[in-house]
Amino acid sequence: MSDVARAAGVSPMTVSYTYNQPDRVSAESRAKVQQAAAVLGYAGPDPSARSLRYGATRTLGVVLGEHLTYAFDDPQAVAFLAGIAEVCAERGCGLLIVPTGTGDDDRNRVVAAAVDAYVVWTTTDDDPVLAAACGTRRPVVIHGGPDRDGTTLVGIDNRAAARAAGAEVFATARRPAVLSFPIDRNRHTFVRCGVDPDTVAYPVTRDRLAGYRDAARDLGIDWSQVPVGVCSTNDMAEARTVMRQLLASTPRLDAVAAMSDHLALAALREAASPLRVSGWDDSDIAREHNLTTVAQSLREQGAACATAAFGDPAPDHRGAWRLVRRASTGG
Amino acid sequence: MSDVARAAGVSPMTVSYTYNQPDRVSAESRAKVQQAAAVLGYAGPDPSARSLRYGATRTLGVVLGEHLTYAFDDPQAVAFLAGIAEVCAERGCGLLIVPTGTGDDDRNRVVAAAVDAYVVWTTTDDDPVLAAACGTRRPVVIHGGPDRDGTTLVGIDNRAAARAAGAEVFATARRPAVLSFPIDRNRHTFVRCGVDPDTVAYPVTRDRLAGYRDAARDLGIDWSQVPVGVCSTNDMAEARTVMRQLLASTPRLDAVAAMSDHLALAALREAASPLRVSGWDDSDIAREHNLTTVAQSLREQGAACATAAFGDPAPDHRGAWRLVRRASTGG
DNA sequence: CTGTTAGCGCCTTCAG
DNA sequence: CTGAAGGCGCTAACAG
Repeated sequence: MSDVARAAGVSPMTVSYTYNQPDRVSAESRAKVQQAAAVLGYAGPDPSARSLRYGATRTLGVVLGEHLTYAFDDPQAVAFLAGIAEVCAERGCGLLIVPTGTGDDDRNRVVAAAVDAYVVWTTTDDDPVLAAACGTRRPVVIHGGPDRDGTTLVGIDNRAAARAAGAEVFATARRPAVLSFPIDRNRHTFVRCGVDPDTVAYPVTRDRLAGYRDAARDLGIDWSQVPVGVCSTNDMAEARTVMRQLLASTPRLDAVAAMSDHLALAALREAASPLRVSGWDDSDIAREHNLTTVAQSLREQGAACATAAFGDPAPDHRGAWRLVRRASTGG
Repeated sequence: MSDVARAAGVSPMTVSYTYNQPDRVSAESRAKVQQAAAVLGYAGPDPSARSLRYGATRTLGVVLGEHLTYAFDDPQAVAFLAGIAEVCAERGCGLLIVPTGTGDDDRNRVVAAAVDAYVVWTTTDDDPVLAAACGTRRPVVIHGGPDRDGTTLVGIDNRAAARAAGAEVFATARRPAVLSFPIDRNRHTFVRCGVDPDTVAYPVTRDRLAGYRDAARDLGIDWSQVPVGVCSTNDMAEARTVMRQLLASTPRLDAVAAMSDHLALAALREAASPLRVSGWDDSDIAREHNLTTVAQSLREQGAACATAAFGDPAPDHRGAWRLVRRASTGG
């Protein structure tokens, strides 16, 4: 900038004004500055220097979970990101995706990112990346959970939603089961009866499991007898394997409450005899296969997270879900 | 940092070393610094100041087209982004999505973003946002096109691929047509015969159109008689409308070369009589509906763009496509 | 309308 | 192993 000032025969401040408050500069000086800038190939104030000076970056950081790469394979995560992007675009703020998935270095990356606030995709209570984000003293908004002191939580009431879905899918069931997301960061795949929600590290999964248990109890079903198939990812191929294990251990299985439409479809595909099934998210899959499901808008939740991260009041999404009843639970 | 230094009873440099070269500091000093930092809530060096000092941000900028929000609705764009994210994660670099879609301000946002290089999603030759990105003197990698001096281009040979697809889909056709992406930034929807590729602003669309024309000519088909249905977006509902117009103007339409699998499926859905159809991208849709299509990996192309943007040699993707022949062109 | 001064927070260089 | 000086590029505040 000082080079430009010299070449234009003005002071650095005049150059600065030319870019930031053009009205304050005479047309003559402005032209000289612009010409000098063009000659020297100066494209405007340096963003880093500007951020340093202003004490703000006008950029929102997003942490998309342990494996950034997987996030783009999950349509729900993409919808969530789209919601964030929408708000950032409106406000002219950047959207910085912090690279995670490499292990120990993730923490440092979160600390060292030039952002004003963080939106964190749902994770476990003990996620070190989350701790790092909170430790930076920047505002942190968490989607789904966990709910930490000093952070804002955005998401639906998963327990209530799961209870409603469970009431529907388990209504006439004698041998119900659950297809679940991972219960901890190890992401083991297994089948076990009566999984205690309190032992689950992911708050969203925990709440949904608790909701299904509520529903089972409401119907007089003994939760300790309900097999839970835990899948390591939201992947149909693996879910079908887990479903086969469920069917092997529980021959007359007649109802499956699944934590995603993908998992629900896997259950349907593997089922030999009639089976009541519920999914989650009301995705295209659910519509195409007439799945009963819990509808929610990840896009709106993403937008709410971004709005909250910028310090503005965001709508409460706790009640922003509804049960969509379709043929998969008897119409 | 100087506060921490004072509290710890050391010089600022010792604090700096503690974070950047811990080995260089005695365990004692390190402990004092860490404790003081904890007390004061100091989370480490300020990223902006660090960027200013180093002259680099370790962040890659991505411009996803005129409307950022639409990008997330396009599975191909998402795959592309996933490829970029993968490379960024490996290298520990941030991925900054620059908010566009607001009009005049887009240029400034591109100039003012704190990034070391840009990856730009395919656009028109005259896109001011592209000009802005190039004007910043940062390395620019463009996906698809246009091919500008001083930038790197990553993408397949669309003309050759379209020629191959056209040869297949038009092979036995008497009344062929094309379903195209927009030809300019106005994104008008219309049907016209023999659209001249040279008048098309989007290089990718231009090349594909030219390739279809090549194929038509190879088969002795008079291009000036071939109707081209131009859709404003990659949306099935609109494509069906355009397809109806094509059918209305060309009653015995018997072949459609489409620039995406979505558009191809729209053609199939509207067709009354047997119709040869080809799509583009080899997406799930193509597999599910047995569409002949041009396969390419947007994910790999995204990764290549990112690699090139970081200044490393990236694989040449010009030949990284193949025609997948399926039942939609007669098996 | 334009210029001067000062400092945002950090780290490279060079001296202890 | 630790410290002092200087400057990365910018702009708020205050003259002129």
